[in-house]
Amino acid sequence: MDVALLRWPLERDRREELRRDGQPRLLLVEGDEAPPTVADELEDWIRLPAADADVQARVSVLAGRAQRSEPCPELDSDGLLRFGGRWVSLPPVEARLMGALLGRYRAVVSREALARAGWPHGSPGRNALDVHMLRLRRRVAGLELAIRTVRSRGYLLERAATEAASG
Amino acid sequence: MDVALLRWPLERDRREELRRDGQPRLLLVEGDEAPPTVADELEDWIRLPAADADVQARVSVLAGRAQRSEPCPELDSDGLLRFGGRWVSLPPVEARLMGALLGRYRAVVSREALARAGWPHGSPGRNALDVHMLRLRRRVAGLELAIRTVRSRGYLLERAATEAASG
DNA sequence: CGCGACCCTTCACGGTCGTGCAACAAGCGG
DNA sequence: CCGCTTGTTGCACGACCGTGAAGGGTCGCG
Repeated sequence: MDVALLRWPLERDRREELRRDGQPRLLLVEGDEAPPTVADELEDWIRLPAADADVQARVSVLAGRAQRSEPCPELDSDGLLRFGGRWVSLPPVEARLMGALLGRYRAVVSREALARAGWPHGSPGRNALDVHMLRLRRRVAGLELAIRTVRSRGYLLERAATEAASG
Repeated sequence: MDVALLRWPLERDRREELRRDGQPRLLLVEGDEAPPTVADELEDWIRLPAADADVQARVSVLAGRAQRSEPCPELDSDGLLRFGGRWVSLPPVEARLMGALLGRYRAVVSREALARAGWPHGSPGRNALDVHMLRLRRRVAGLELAIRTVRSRGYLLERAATEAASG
């Protein structure tokens, strides 16, 4: 993932936008402006003028963190779903559904696949899946995760912040 | 926790020592030295000469991170549970239960495991564990620790402050 | 355009079962 | 006697999970 370079405080809005999207960013602080408060671990800043090597050093640290901090949420064997330092406990059916979603994180999982994952020994009525997806949705919202519907195709799991320009 | 300031590359050895101890540290890079490779998230650097405000900004970010990386409570052989400078005394059964919880700090411990830990020679009736967990809960609340229920799976111990999106 | 078929979301309900909690009783030491 | 620890009972509450039904989009067809 690329590290965004932007001028501070000129591009204040863009910084906010990048932060919401979880993008790593290096703020180039102009002249004698006060240094910004670092919003999260994917943000850093450097005062201009600065040597290229110095900028590169900070960029590569941010890139490394972004690489590491990206990985998908984790579901442990006790049904705890952990993400971003927080966690929720998932009841059995929802834990199995989440397992299927995590197996294809950020890609579409069909209803059939979800039904097989949730009820290995034959699924109940058709509505059961819908209702469980609703409940799962509400649970993972607290972790800033979102389950998106892909009409007539299935569902996918991703970070809540990123707003897909979907279709 | 204080953030250590040290000169780079002059105090190279001290930096290594601090890193091993998990102490936060800010490297002050002299003249035209190459910026160091950041060892972990508790390390940062700034090129001299630098404004006081700039140094302060980086120091406070490091201090914040250090605050967030947390220690684990300790239970000594006399049944004293220590955490965050305070302590409580635990009666025998509850001390054994706490031992099991500490063995898997922040992860789920099943009811069966707790029962075995609390009553090595066979457990009493069905509700004894529930009631003891209740009493343990109230004792450790004073240390800002919380025992969370994970329905149908067990219990886990964590800091009370961290508001998991729990359920 | 209206109409219906589909797909999906959301709510409300009831059955079942795990857990929280107050209260009580027994044992033990000071 | 009092206070602390421990075990027990009984009930209330809420989580979990399936079901039915209302409602809103979207699509194709006449």
